[in-house]
Amino acid sequence: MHTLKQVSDLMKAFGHPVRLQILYELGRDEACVCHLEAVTGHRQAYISQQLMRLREAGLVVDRRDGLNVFYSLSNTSISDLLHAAETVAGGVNGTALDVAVTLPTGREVGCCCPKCEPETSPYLERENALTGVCR
Amino acid sequence: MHTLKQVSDLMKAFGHPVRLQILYELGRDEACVCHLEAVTGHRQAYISQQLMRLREAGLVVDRRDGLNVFYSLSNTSISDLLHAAETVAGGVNGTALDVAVTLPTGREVGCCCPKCEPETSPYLERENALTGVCR
DNA sequence: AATGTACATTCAATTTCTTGAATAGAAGAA
DNA sequence: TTCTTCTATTCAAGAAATTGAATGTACATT
Repeated sequence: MHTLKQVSDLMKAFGHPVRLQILYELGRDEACVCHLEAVTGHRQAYISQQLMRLREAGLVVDRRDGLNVFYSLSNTSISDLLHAAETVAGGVNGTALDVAVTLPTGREVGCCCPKCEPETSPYLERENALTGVCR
Repeated sequence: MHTLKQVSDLMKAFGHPVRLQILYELGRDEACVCHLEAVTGHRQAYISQQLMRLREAGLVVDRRDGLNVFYSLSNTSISDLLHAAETVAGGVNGTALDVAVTLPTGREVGCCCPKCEPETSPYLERENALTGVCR
């Protein structure tokens, strides 16, 4: 009776499309906030809000590196849960593998963090910025 | 972007302790409403409300047998998802196997449906009613 | 110290979820 | 048909989640 609430609280954290997208992205590699900003197309404060929820649920951990804060999944079993959810969703509505196709599959979007653009300093001009997210 | 909403809607259906308990119970065997009433300790209308949500999410299917309506999981992969969720919840808060222990493990609670008490008709007196749920 | 960059937090308005109460519907027995 | 049993639905009030806007904080450069 106690753990039912624990599990349901966990599932609630997954029950949001943007949070799901963040978790999928982090399932591929750790990412800074500005990267998630670029990938999801949402404003920074909004992403930070969702990351706060994911942090409170214990699903992500953060690590600061200079100006950037890099987030990653707290546990590899989280990706297993996501995969199981896709299977159920596929079975429920019949579009079995459509989930994996539509979900983010490659890092075609990038930001100006040292991870995405290791050669540029934040204080140099960057005419090759991919998204314009970084200021 | 479309399927992210599908998966998150699915997870929302799991994000409720009573709905989770119902799904766990149905994971062991199909059950009528009055049985779920007995197991969860909630009123009939409340259980029907949660079953409606689960039905809309495509997680359960129903089958009428006389006065009783028996619900069951629409797919076996749903139990896999529940198990994956337990694993994540266990990893998150460190009480790994506590979930499975606390969750309903045996049918010590029964109701008056023909499945729980095959020998009694609904219209015969039943001094051996287990829970008093059935009227 | 002053400024700029990346990120976090708070607040409030809106929307959605939850849940108790009442009622309605379906099917069997008499 | 009438009554009983089991289940479904509707409604409304309260609780919680969502999200835009504004602001606050940490760190780096100069």
